[in-house]
Amino acid sequence: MDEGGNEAFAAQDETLRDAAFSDGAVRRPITLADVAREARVGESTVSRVLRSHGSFSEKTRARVEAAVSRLGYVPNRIAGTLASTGSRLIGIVIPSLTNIVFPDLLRGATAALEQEGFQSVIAVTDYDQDREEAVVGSLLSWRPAGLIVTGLEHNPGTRRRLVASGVRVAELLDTDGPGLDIVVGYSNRAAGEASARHLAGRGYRRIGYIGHDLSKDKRAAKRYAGFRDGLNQAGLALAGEERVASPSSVEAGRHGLEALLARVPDLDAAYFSNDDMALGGYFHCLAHGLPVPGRLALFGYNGLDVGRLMPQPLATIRTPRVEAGATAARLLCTGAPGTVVDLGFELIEGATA
Amino acid sequence: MDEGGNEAFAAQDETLRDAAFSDGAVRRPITLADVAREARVGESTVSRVLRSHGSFSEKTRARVEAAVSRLGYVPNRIAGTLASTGSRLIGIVIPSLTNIVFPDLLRGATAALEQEGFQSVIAVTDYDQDREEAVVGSLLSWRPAGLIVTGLEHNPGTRRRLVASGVRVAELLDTDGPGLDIVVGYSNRAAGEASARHLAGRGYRRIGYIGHDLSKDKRAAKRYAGFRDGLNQAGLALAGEERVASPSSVEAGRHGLEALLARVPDLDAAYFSNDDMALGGYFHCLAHGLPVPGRLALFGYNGLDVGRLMPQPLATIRTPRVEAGATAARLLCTGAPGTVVDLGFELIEGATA
DNA sequence: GTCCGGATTGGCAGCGCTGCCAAATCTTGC
DNA sequence: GCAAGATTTGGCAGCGCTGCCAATCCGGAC
Repeated sequence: MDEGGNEAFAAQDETLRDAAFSDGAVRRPITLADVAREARVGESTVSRVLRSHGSFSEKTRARVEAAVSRLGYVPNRIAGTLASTGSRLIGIVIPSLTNIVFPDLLRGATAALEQEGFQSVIAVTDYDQDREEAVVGSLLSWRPAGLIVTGLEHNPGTRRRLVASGVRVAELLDTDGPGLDIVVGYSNRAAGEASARHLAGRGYRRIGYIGHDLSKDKRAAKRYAGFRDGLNQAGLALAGEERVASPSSVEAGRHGLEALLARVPDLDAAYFSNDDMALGGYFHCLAHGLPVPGRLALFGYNGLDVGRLMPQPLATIRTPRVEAGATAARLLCTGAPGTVVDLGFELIEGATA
Repeated sequence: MDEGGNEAFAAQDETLRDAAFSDGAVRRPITLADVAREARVGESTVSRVLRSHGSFSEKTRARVEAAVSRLGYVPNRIAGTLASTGSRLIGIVIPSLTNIVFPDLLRGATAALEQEGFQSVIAVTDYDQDREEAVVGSLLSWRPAGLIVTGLEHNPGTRRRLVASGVRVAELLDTDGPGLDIVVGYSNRAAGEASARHLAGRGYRRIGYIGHDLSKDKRAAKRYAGFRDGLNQAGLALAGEERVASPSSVEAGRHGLEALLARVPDLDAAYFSNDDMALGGYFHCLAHGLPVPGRLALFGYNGLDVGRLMPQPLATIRTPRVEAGATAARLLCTGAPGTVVDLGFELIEGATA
């Protein structure tokens, strides 16, 4: 059923656009020199006033501002950046926009950057290290003041470019390994271990893992490794696992749990690579009348809002993603080189385990 | 319970960074002139080779590329943009990063833009038209080749800036009204109406609305208006409504439905301002043992994946958000002025209504 | 009235690249 | 072998702004 779907191309009302040209003049973009002429001051004076930098009289300020608004002048930051030393751009490289955790990170970072007067340029890698190398190169060509990247694992080429460029780099959402400069995040390994300890401590013994493609998502792989270690420390082993060959999603979680239960029917707990997956698992249990956590316990990762609002709140680990973005942004602007900030995580007991 | 949360600041291994300076030379950034000297050709020749623009011999190409890789040259797009006429930047203005629909839009747009060789700069307005005006000004100072904004409603100041700048503008996710230039989306009014027709057609008579703050979210307000019209056309009126004074969320949906049912206990269907809200409503029903749709039917908007995977698939309207982003991006690069594309929407019957 | 120091202002050389044009080099046909 | 044309190449003037420096102005001290 497809409604409202008529492909319609039509010329729009041009009144507004015409109005912009109503003076009949040729639309040469307005430059700082135009403003200077209009205000009868020098170019550098206009520049000083607009940036509130250096000294100028109140009278001059008023004249310049009047000229600016009369002409509708918009400064050209391209030219400004080229002329001055550093840009006010920060590049942000994230693996995906499909999972809400990365928009969360962006949200924290852009809000903090805006406060400091920076603009963010984003690029998405689709969890592909070769694409990461390419987008890092592309971002560096804008001569950013800093770069925020996700994770600690990068191609040799990416590392070389980052280091050679000399720009500040912040690596996010992982502290399990050495970083290039600033590192802000939490230990994914420890999160996996904590999850295992929690489930083992609750008395679950037949624990399975449902995950997505771990070859590209290094942080999920670290949680998985930590989880197995945690089970071993408790004298347990994974009772079974299912890796869905796709990015994480509610669907992958639902089908993954179904597949795993078919192979390992006596599972008593399921650890998911994240909350989306766990929500899918929960839906499977609801749909098939499997009591949670009586018949099967569920445990996620990320602490998304949705988990808190399920009929039974999801047992999970809350990660400070927005804070990580904001912290990284601030440190890029002001922090000492080599600063590492472990923001930690919080285990939420919920009611599904 | 807070683990792994030790705030740790430590100097990182500096080996890599030092390596970059191991030649002992002062790190003056490498410019195109350096490459030209190294390759023993003119600057314009290097420029032509790097942009594959104009003609040059195979031998020259090889020489230049060897010099580039020997020196590790990264072109400076700031300078390139200033020197050439147009930039390869597109500004994207979205109201929020909290709701997955906007990352979806970004995803479509950035993917398409990358193909065309453009980079995107994003800005977030928090659904505030004054902030929109500010971020539009800020984006325009980067002299973008085009701007993607959300919705058709803007401050007079925003409209003036957009028009005066002369950049191409695409307005997204709404076709209910006149646009400035390119418009890509679907009719929110029609979506609301279709939802009402569907519920009425299914025999529901006591239909309520659960929404969020509509004063800022103009598209949700249009759906609401369309929904009321649709009910009227079917000879019905809204049996009650609940507006949660917060952005849309699962939580708002859950609490909103609870509040509405307390006031209007004989409701037989609930229309939510979007799927997140509807999911919250579904969770409320599950938690309180209300049969869906027997006791209460639920209807959402957006067609998120999660709705499809609920034990009973959510009745909703699927909107082509990723496609809208991609289409807008392509039209900005190549489309005729004033192009309006209505991508339509799809009503998904699901099992909750 | 003159001088001094600080506040204010303007001029201009770049920032690194591209676009234009003219110069140099290579082809081709006869 | 040579001219006409095509291909390849280099020089250089900006793009619009900022940073530096010198010039100018002002008020108060002498």
